[in-house]
This record gives sequence, structure tokens and C-alpha cells, in this order.
Amino acid sequence: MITRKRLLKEDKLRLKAEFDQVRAEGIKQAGRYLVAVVAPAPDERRRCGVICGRKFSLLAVRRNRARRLLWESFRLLKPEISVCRLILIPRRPISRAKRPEVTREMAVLLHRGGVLPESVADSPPAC
RNA sequence: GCGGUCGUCCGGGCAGUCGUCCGGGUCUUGAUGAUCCGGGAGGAAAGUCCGGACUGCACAGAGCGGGAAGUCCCCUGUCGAAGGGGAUACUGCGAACCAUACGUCGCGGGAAGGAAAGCGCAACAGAAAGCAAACCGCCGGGAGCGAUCCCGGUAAGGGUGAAAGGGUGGGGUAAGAGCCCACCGGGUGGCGGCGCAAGCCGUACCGCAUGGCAAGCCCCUUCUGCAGCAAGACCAAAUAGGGGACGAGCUGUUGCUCGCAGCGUUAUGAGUCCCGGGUUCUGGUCGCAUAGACAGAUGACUGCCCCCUGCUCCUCCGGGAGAAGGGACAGAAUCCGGCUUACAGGGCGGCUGCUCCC
RNA sequence: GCCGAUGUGGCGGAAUGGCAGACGCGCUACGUUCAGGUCGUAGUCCACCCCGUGGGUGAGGGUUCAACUCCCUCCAUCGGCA
Repeated sequence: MITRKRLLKEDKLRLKAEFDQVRAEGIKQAGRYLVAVVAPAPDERRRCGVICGRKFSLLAVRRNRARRLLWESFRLLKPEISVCRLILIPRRPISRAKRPEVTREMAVLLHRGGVLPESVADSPPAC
């Protein structure tokens, strides 16, 4: 079937209460480029949030770059992920990383968190 | 040909696939979803250093305080003094000249009203640092055998300092001194000339008198209410009218005062504080834009081309080929204008250095 | 986004426009001790071998005879807000 890799507004966590819920119930998986927090979803949707404040970098262009890398990687992996809620937090070295490296590491972390099959973690989608 | 510097402009291009934000159309739906079309970061979007628009503070009022501008002309904008260009006073460095003070030429700086309203400051050194004074010295007189001492005159010479009350030469004198004279410098007002003007040049007069610092306080002229889109407006939701203490004034607009407005004034008590409780997804819409959100839209991947770097290979020494790495500073958040700061590489123009050819 | 504050040796923190590094902590060396601590003495910004000289108060300009101090422009850090 045609599994379109789209990213909709309702796929994003927006409210502070939703972020608090994930951070309270979730389990952290830390990598070189990012930290992923995986939590069970109260509804039947895969939803994701990105935390990228001034603590990450004082330069707005670097924060935007990190946020785009995380959203794009999540978009590519989204059809394979089982129902859950996610929070993604960038780490400093992500500034010098290319997009496929970030996607590969995110797939590994999500597999470790139990929401992604191993086959996808071994060979993540390229585009 | 290779640089340097100043000004100015650009700051990767094309094609494909996937994706994202806003607006509109069509189909469908209870919300929505699907699809098509159009639009979607910068020269600095940055720093927030200035000026405005806009919004609120009852009226946007008065006084004090505070802040800002302050040589001249032109330009842009404005209610207004933000900003830019050019010029002038003044000033730093260098050069020629040179006895000194000045002055001349070249390159730069140039936030420049008032120090003959007032107050204040000047460490150390020095005799003396602001109504001039006299350490060494010079000169005259006196005392003493003498070394030297005393009295008086002087400010040319020495020394100190960032700064010591015009400079050079001559006359004059006991020695000296603008004491007098010549030239130079300076001064304010007068006259003449040039310039739109600041100002510059010349001339007559003045013997030279009150040195520096106002980016110390201050004075003068002129301008100036305060806050900022987290301004501000509306909607939704909730409401209690509880207990205790204090209590005559309290609240609102700017640092203060006045004025003004509202509430209250012996209490059935305005208001303040504490305890207890309710509501709120740190709610939504407008403000808000021919980009425009509120977990924050411009991206990812592929191919070709362009530029740079070093490597390997080929060469007819002009260059060519291959694979690799790199392509800056940086991301709108109410808007507009200016300033400042960051920035790989490139285009054009001016000035200029070196080298080669004719 | 808007508004505001601060910056001095390794650290905390003084300094009317007039010798910058007071004072405290830390560090180093020496003495005391069998050894360590305590205590005492000396040193402790940077450059040149010592002396001495020069440069230094976040950076760069300016005013002044003279600047940590006054003025301007940047940089960095830290606060506040419906």
C-alpha cells in the first residue's frame, strides 16, 4: 500500500500538560546526537514533540537546524513506529551531523525503546 | 599579470522526488480529509545604539527634577535637533626652512556655545601652580683680614614641571625688565576686500591685560509627559456573600509636588496583610501585514554545472583529466527609517605598489 | 520580543581623575615537626636571564598633563515581564 510519509499538525505535541505527561511516564534513550523519551499513548495516535530551547544553543539558526533534522527524521520513520508518544531532545554534536546519520541513530534509539522493529533499525529509509 | 586600498553591487545556479507554513478553488464530511493553483527570510532578518508609526495611561495639564542637541552650508526624513555629504576653526604626525615664537606644504583627527557669572580640580617635582612669586644666579650698598653674612634692586640666565604671565634683535641700565624701538605673534571692537556662511586676507589701534580643564559641578540657547505589541482590546470559563488582624483615608497617571478622576469617611467600614476556598489546557480571537507562526513554517535527498583547496596522472608547458573535501555570516516574530557589529567568495569603478611585453 | 544590570591577579572583593592591584581565601618556597596539620617568614598579573624597564582594570577609540574612574561604540555574562 502507499504509506505516505506526511507530517501533520496533530502529530505534534503542543500543550505543556502533554509534555509533562510524557516526561513523567516515559523512558529516556540517550544517543550521541539526541535523547528520545518514549511513553505510552492515551489515544490511538503516534505523537511527537521536540524540545529545543536556548539551553541547546544561543544562536537561532542552530536551533532551527536541529529542530528540522529531528522533525525530518521522525517524518521518515513515522509509518514504522507503533502507537506511542515521543519527545526528542537534540544534543550539541547534532550541529555537525548530516541527516541520514541522525535518522539512523533515532531508529536505533526507538528500537531500544520498543516502538520500532529491528529490520527498520538496521536499514532506515533513505528518503 | 599579481597584489593593496576605497566605494558600490551580488552573495551559488538548473532539474527531479519527498515534505512544510499561509491564502484561494473543487470534491467530500459531524469535526475533517483528498486534490489543484498562487505566495513563503536577510544584507545584515543580529545588537537594541538612535528616530518615528501604532497603543494605553480620565484631560495629556502645570512646576521642579531628569534627558537630549549645541561652528557653518547642503541633502534625506520629521511637529522636533535621528542620520548622511562637504567646508572651517582647532589639533596629532612628517617634511623643507631654522636663533626662537610663528608660519608654509603633505597625510590624518575634528561629540567645536560660555573659563573677562560663580564654585571646584591640578598628584609628584619645584622657591613659587593662579590677586603672581624669588631657590640658584646677576647688580648696588653695608659688616668682616677672610670664608661668608645682612639690607635692597631685578626677572635676562639656570633648575622643576604637562603647564612658570609672548618671541628675536637693538637701544637703555648699577644689573635688568614692552621700560622704549623694529620685525614676528596675540587681542577685541573699527574700516576695506573675498566667501551663501562658519571664516579667511589686509589695514589702523592696543604694550600685551583675565593660562588649562566644562566627555568636573554649573551657566546660556533650543527641544523634551511616561510606558512599551509580554503595549492594548474583546471572548470563553469561574465567582463566595467564609474566618482573623489592622484600619481613615485609599486607588489611578511619571522620579517628586500640585492639579484632576474614582471609592470611602465613626463604619451594615474603603483599603492592606494573613489563613481557607473557587476558576484558569501557563485557553481562544483581534492587534497582525500582497512571508508571517505561537513547541515556533523556507527543509531533506539525488543528478549536472559554477567557485576554492591540496593530491594523483597526462602534456605539444598554454593547459587538460580523475577521484576527494569545502562554499561564509547567519533565520523574520508589530511595522518603517538610520547607525553599529559579523561575513567564504565574486562582479564593476576610482586611486595606488611590484613585475613583464611593446 | 521588550526592558534593565554587571565586568579589576587563580577566586571573592577594595580603590576623590593622581604610585592600580588594598584586604581576605588559595597556591609556591623556606623554617618549626619523626611526619602531617597549625603557626611564622618570604613570594605570587605578563614580557626580556637577575636588576631595571615596558605593557596590563572585558575590547577599541576619545576628553585630560594624567583615566579602573568621565564620554562613545562593541563584546561577554546575569536578571525582570501576560
